[in-house]
Amino acid sequence: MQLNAEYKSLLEDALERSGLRATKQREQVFSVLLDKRDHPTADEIYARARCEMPSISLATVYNCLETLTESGLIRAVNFEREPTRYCPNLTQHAHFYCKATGEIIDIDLNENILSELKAALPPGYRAEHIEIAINGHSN
Amino acid sequence: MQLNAEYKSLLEDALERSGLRATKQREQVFSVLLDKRDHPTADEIYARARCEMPSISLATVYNCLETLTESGLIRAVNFEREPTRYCPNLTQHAHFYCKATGEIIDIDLNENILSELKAALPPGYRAEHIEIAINGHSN
DNA sequence: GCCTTTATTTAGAATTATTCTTATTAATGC
DNA sequence: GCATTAATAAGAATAATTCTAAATAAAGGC
Repeated sequence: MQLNAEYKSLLEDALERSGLRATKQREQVFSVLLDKRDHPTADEIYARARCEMPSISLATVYNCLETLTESGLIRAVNFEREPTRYCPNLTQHAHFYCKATGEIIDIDLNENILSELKAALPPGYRAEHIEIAINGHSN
Repeated sequence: MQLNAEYKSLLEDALERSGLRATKQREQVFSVLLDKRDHPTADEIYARARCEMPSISLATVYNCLETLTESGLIRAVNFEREPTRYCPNLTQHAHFYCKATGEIIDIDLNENILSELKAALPPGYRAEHIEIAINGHSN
């Protein structure tokens, strides 16, 4: 758990804004996500967090992931019916899932694509969140 | 189960191409999806199918949905961790989910948006399927 | 710094959509 | 029409996630 000062205050500020406390467990989970940005599942995050904090429970990992998501610090990513994955990349991006390797990469999106999507909505419909999941192969 | 001739042969041809049989249950499930295009869940499809075919089982509904999806006749739609929903609209489209009403509508996409998305992938990455889920509110 | 209040964590039970298993039933090809 | 093979039915099993209740830890007032 070597959360650098920048991320530590990012975490504290965001939690405080939501009226939540900055706890060691929330710090640990956030740190796991920042350390290796490979879109881990709750189980994988639990395994990694336990290396440094053996007493943390799976339920707490789920709780932390929920509060971090609600505070806008991380993002939950779903692929079909697979376990939810998490990423700390908050820029608007899509996800590419390689069927062969299981690798998941972030695809940066320019503002143009997003506004075209919003423009495709019928009048009176306002987009709040756009999830784009692309799957295929890489070589 | 009043599957018109056009859809009946569409179903039979698609199943035959996949080496599968056209059964009453598969016809029934397909018909339920065509009758009311409101993106029902497996449970809802089960309830509707039972009105006309009381002996159908939930497991069969799941099996039929899987074979219809694999045969390319219907599409599975996922919103976050919610139960999978199904739709018979095979044109490339996104889904809009209204948080207030739960309503789900299809958003037609022009080829332009899709090719821009494909162009955003790094070299060597090929898109096979693109899922776009937009949520927000309507008024 | 200590005490109270309130939030958070823990551990394990509960939930729920979905899949699996096995016996039964129904299509298909001859 | 009969044998073969696929599909269905019913219920058990699975797995990710959520819930529950008791224990613990932060935060603010004194």
